[in-house]
Amino acid sequence: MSETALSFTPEAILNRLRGDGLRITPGRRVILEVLFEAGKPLSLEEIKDLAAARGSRPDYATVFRLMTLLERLHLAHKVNLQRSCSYYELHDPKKHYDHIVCTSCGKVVVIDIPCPLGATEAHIAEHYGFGDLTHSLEFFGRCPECAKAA
Amino acid sequence: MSETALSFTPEAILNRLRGDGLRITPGRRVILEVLFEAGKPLSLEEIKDLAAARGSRPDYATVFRLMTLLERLHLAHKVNLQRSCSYYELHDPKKHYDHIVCTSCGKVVVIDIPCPLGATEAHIAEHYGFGDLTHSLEFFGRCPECAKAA
DNA sequence: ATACATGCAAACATTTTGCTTTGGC
DNA sequence: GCCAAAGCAAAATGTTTGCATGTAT
Repeated sequence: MSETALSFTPEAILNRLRGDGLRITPGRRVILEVLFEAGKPLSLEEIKDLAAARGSRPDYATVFRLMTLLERLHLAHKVNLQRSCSYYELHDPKKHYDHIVCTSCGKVVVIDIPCPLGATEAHIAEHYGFGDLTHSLEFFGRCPECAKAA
Repeated sequence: MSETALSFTPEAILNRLRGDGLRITPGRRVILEVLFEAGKPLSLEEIKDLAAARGSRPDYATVFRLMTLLERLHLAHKVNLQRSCSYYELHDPKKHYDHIVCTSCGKVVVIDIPCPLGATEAHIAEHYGFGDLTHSLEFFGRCPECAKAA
């Protein structure tokens, strides 16, 4: 498990880019580190600011283009947090990404559970005829801290 | 049960608004009919156009404000179809709304199955401490027609 | 040297607001 | 008549693109 986890690192992603004839730059390395260490979805603005805190100063468009590129390569994806902008996180093809969002403080937690929708996807394939299914699943509720405060 | 199903109609929603001191207008009635009969999520633009096709000509802002109002009253909600704008549908509190989106032609189907996430929500409450859970679930795949065409 | 990556600014799309007029009650 | 709703226009927000310059390979 830890070996699998370690194979999907910023360096590994950079190497994958190089394999496609794309380039490794210091700015890209920082952005990937930021995403990797955050462990939760980040907005383009947040990525930019966190990179800045590490001494890189990527333009917003640069962050946008890198995330768009990673998305196209299936190395990252957008997450719908029902806010006014998009959030992104790295996407290890071996992992499953569902989220819980606190409706009170906005905290986001990535849920680490086996996907509970296998049977449902089979049902959909059979009854609705849709194939090649993926899904996007977000839970919204009140986190323990906010529950206590209220 | 059929009474229950029929209780969530455009007229019923309008009456609910009146109960809150808000007003029933011909334009609102048309928009609600459009949403009710579509039976799938619509963008603000689509709502506006479909209303126009019925002789009403609501301003975009009018549609926006009505949908925002309905959202606040929990009579409608936004759906994330992973597109550049928001989609809305009426929300009968007695029903469950999950969706399948065709990644090829964009067709959207509302899935009519019992929610498969009850056990998961219990698990989340227990292991992550989040309460008052709701969720948003969309499936993406290829519809039968697009599969045939390919 | 050759592309790809970046920064900057501008264009775009969508959402949201302010204000005046209209119209439901 | 009072106050909410609608229409219109402008502002605000977030996303995307064009182009000149910088830089990895």
